[in-house]
Amino acid sequence: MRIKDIAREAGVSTATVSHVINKTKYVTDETREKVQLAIKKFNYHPNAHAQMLALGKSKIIGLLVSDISNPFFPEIIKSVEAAVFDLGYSLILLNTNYDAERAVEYVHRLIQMKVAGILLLISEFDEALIEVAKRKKTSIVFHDLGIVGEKMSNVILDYAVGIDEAVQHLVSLGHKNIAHIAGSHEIYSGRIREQAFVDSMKKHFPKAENLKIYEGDFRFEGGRSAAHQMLQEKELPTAVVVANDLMALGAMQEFKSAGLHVPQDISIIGFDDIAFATLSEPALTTVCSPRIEIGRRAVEALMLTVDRPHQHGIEVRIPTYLIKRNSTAPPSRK
Amino acid sequence: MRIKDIAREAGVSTATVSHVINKTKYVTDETREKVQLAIKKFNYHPNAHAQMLALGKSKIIGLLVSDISNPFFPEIIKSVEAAVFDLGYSLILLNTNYDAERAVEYVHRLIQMKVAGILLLISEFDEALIEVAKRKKTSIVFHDLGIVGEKMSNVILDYAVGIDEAVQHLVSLGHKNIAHIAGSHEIYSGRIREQAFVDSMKKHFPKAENLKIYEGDFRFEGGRSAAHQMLQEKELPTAVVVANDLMALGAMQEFKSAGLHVPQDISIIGFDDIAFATLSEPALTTVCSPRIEIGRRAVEALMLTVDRPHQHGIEVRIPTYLIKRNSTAPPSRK
DNA sequence: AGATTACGATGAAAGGTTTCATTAATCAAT
DNA sequence: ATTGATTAATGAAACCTTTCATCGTAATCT
Repeated sequence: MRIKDIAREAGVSTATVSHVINKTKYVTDETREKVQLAIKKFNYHPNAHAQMLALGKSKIIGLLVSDISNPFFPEIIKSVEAAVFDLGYSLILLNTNYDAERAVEYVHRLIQMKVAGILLLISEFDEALIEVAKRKKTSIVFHDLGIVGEKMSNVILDYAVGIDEAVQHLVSLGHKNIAHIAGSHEIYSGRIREQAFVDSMKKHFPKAENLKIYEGDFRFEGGRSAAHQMLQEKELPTAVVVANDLMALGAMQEFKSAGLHVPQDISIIGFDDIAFATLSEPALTTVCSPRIEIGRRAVEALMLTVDRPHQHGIEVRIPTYLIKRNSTAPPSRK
Repeated sequence: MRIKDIAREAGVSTATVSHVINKTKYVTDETREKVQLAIKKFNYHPNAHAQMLALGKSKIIGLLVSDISNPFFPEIIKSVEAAVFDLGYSLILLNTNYDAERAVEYVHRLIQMKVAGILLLISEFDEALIEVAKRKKTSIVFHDLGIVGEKMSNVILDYAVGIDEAVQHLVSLGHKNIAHIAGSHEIYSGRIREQAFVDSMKKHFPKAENLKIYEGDFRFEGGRSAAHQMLQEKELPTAVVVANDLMALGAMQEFKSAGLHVPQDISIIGFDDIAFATLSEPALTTVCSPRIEIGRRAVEALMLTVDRPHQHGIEVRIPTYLIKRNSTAPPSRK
C-alpha cells in the first residue's frame, strides 16, 4: 500500500493525500472524506523511511546514558521514554559505559541518522561532544556539563540547595561534628557535591577548619570502607552526609555491624533517593534528585529547539531537596 | 555530500561508489582507491534514510520491556544494547508499563518503521501480539510466553531447575518445613515459579500436603507482609523460598525486626539475583536469572532470522541456578 | 580473423513521500 | 463579457541510495 494506491482509490493526486494526512493545506471536506475512506479501507500507513528521506529528518530522539544498570538512570529513561512517546517520537537508547570516546561515536551515529534531537544524560565528558554539537544541525540537551547556545540546552541539577538543606537539617538537630563521604573526584557530580558540602559547612560553621572528608567511589563498597576508616579514628562524627545513597547504605551497614545504632549513634544522609533508600532499616534520609523531572524537563528543553533551525536553547535548573526519613536524629554525644 | 558528489569526484558512477561501500561487486583496486579517497576527502557517510528506503528495511532493533525501573530489566537492556551495537544496529527502547495494549501498539509502530527485528522482553501478554507476529515480515523474539515459528523465536528461562536447586539446597541443610512466598498470580512467571516450587517439594517430600504458600506481589512490601502473616501463625517454617529478591529482602527485614536472626532462625532464598542481593545483611542466597545471557541470547536468536525471509526460529532455554550466600543455614529448630 | 566470454563499469529505474510551481475552476468586480 | 483574484487540486521534481539490465572493452578461443 503506497500513497499512490490511496490516491488512485480516492481519485485524487498523491499530493492531496499527503495534504490530508499531514493537514498541511486546505482540502475540501468532500475530497478529504474520500481520501480518509480510502486510507481506512486499505489500512494505509505512510512509509516512515520515505517520509524521513523526504523530510530530511526522523521522529527519533537519541538518548545517551552512562550506565543503564546504575539505579540512577532507569527512572530518567522511563520518564524520557514516556514524554518522547507522547510526542509521537521514538527513543534510541545508547549506553556509553562511562566511555567518552564511545559517547562521541554514538553522537556521530545519531547525527548521521538525522535524529530530531539528542539527550546527553551522561557523566563523562569530552570536548569533542561540544564540537560536534556546534555544527548545529541537531538539537542537543546536555546534563550538568555542557553549554547553552544555538540548538543547545543544558539541564543542570542544583546539588547545592539540597545538600545545604541536609546540613541545615543536621545543624538544627544539634549536630556539630559532621563528616562527608564524597563521590569519586573523577566525576563532576562528585566534585560538585563535595564543594556544596564544604560551602554549606562554611556557612554554618564559619570558623571551623579541617572538614572531615572521605573520598569514596559512588559504590556500596566505597561507602562501607569510608565508614570503616571513620571508625578507626579517635573521634567519630555524629553525622555524615554521603554523596550518594549506595555509599550511604554501605556506610550504614558498616556502622551497624560495628554495633552502632543509626540514627542514635550516628546520623546518615544520602543523596539520590534510589528505591532502596526507603527500604533500608532505618529508612534513609536523603537528598532527592528528581529523576522523573529531569527526564521530563530534558525532553521539554529539547523540543524547544527541535524543528526550529536557529532556536537558542535554555538552561533548566532543577533543585534537589531533602527527604527526611529515619536515619537522622539529634546526636547522643557531644 | 551525496553519493553523487563522491561519484563525480572519483570520476565514476554512483553505482560503483555503492559497490565499493557495500562490497557488493568486484571493482578494480584502482577505482576502489579513487572512490575511497573521495569518500575520505569529503568525509562522506551514506544517508541512512535513503538506504533504508532503498533496502526496505532499517538497521534498527526494537526492544519492549515491561518496566525499565524494575531492577530486573536494566541489565538485560544493557546486554542487548551492547550486542546490538556490535552488530551495527541501533536499539529503540519501549516501555510498556505492563500494559498489553500498549505493547501491541508499540509493536505495530515498530513494524511500520520496518525495524529489522523485535525483542519482546515483557511479562504481559496478548494474543494480538502473536497475530501481529504471524504476518512474518519482521523477526520476533518472545520471552517465556510465546511461540516458535517462521521468523519467531522464544527464549525461555528455566525457572524450575534453579528453584529445584534451591529446595535441594535447603533439604540437604536439613530443612523440612519450607514455605514459599509466591509472586503475583496475575503474572506468568509468578505462576510458573510457584509451580516449580510445588513440583520440587513434591519430589523431595512425596507425602507432604498443604504446602505453605503465601501470595505476594513481587514487591518489597509484599514480601514484608507475607512474612508478617507467617509470623502470626502457630508454626514458623525454618526456611522460605521467595519468588523474587525484592520480596525476599522485604521478608528478611520483617523477620529481623521481629527479632529473628537470618539464617539461624529462618533461611531465606530469593530469586533473580538483583544487585542488592549481595548487599543485604546477611547477603541473600538466591536463584540467579542470568540477565546478561538472556539479552545476549535473545539478540543471537533474533539475528538468526533477520534478513532471512522464511527462516524458522529457535527455542532458547536458559537455566537458572542457585547462588549460595549467607541467608541459608541448617535449621536451629525442628 | 571472427566469434565468444569475462570483466568492469554504468545508466536508469525503483523505493514512497513531500512540496513547489502550476493549472483549472470558481467567483467577484469592472 | 472580460479581467483579475481566489481557491482547490495536481504534476513533477527532489530527497538519496541500491541494483538490474546493459554496454563497451579486452581477452580468449575456434
